[in-house]
Amino acid sequence: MKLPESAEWALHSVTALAQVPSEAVSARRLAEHFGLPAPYLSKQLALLVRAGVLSASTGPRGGFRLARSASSLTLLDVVEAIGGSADPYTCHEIRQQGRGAAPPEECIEPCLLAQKMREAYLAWRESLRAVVISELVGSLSDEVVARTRASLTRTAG
Amino acid sequence: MKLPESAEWALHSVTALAQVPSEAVSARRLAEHFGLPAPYLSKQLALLVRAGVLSASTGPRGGFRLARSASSLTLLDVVEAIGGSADPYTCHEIRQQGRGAAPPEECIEPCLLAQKMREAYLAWRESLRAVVISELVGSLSDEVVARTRASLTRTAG
DNA sequence: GTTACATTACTCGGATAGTCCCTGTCCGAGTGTGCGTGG
DNA sequence: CCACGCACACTCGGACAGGGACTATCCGAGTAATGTAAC
Repeated sequence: MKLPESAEWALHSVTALAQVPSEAVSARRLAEHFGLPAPYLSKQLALLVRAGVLSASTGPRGGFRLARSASSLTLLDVVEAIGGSADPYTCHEIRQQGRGAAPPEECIEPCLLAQKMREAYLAWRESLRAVVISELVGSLSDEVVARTRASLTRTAG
Repeated sequence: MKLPESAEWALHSVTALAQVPSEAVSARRLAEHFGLPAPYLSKQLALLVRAGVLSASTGPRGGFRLARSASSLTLLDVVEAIGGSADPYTCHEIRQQGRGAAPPEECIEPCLLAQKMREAYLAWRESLRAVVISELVGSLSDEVVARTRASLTRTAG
């Protein structure tokens, strides 16, 4: 089980944008801030826009900013936007295949294994949903926030 | 985030073997029972042996059986054996890279994002650890268990 | 009847190709800004 | 001084190759049961 590395980029980008609510930040500037390849980061940010986490604006002084308040965004929103939201376990109903196939009337409700795996997945989701971006940013020291703003703000390029 | 399809095979195989404690079941017979490709299933069963979940015996009347009692095996043991145990989120310390790099003295403890993602992962693990194989098998109807035994037992091939 | 042994058939385990998703890259369409010009 | 229009430079969004993991497959080494033959 593996989450794409871009999930880390998306999470850091969102928390960084939450520290700069005044102006939009371009993908290129974010990439320079984190030392990441700009074009691929753009693709991930586009996914966040499509999911309603970020809003994009084109042209000069354009870029990305939070589409909603940081207090209404959770880690789950970001992970879902990247595509890591699918249940890692998918039941292929192999109990209905092969020599030991179960008759369909026994398979009305999902098999126990799928149920238990899904419960674990839901526990993971709820744990992520409990973390709000604003709380995360609020626990950062002023020094860290100041450095982030200095690196991302257009005037201090 | 995706768990390999072989995880499903491993989980079903372990629960099936837990229903046939009397004799060893070969990979070929398990594959026929579930309608799966036998060679690849063998590879997954070998992983379970290496992890100490199953024990293998060669030669005629050989095959696989549980290495420990079904009451001491959990879903987490099986998933770990397949290789789905790694934390899906890996922190690459991008906070120390790029223009906004944080000085090393600020990075003694892992970043908040990695901590929160790890907490969610641990919640997932604990949810899987709480499911014991023997309980799962015990909740099956006698009819289902009888069919499984009939399909896997050597005498009724 | 018992025992030792060679045969035999069956088992697992590791080494070998094919396919899909993630990573990384590029270029084109669209737009808000800023400046120059005219009134 | 102000309004207007234009050129510009900057932005995002989608289309195009490369690599690694999962899926699928094959064959060889090893072993326990078994039938046989000798004692």
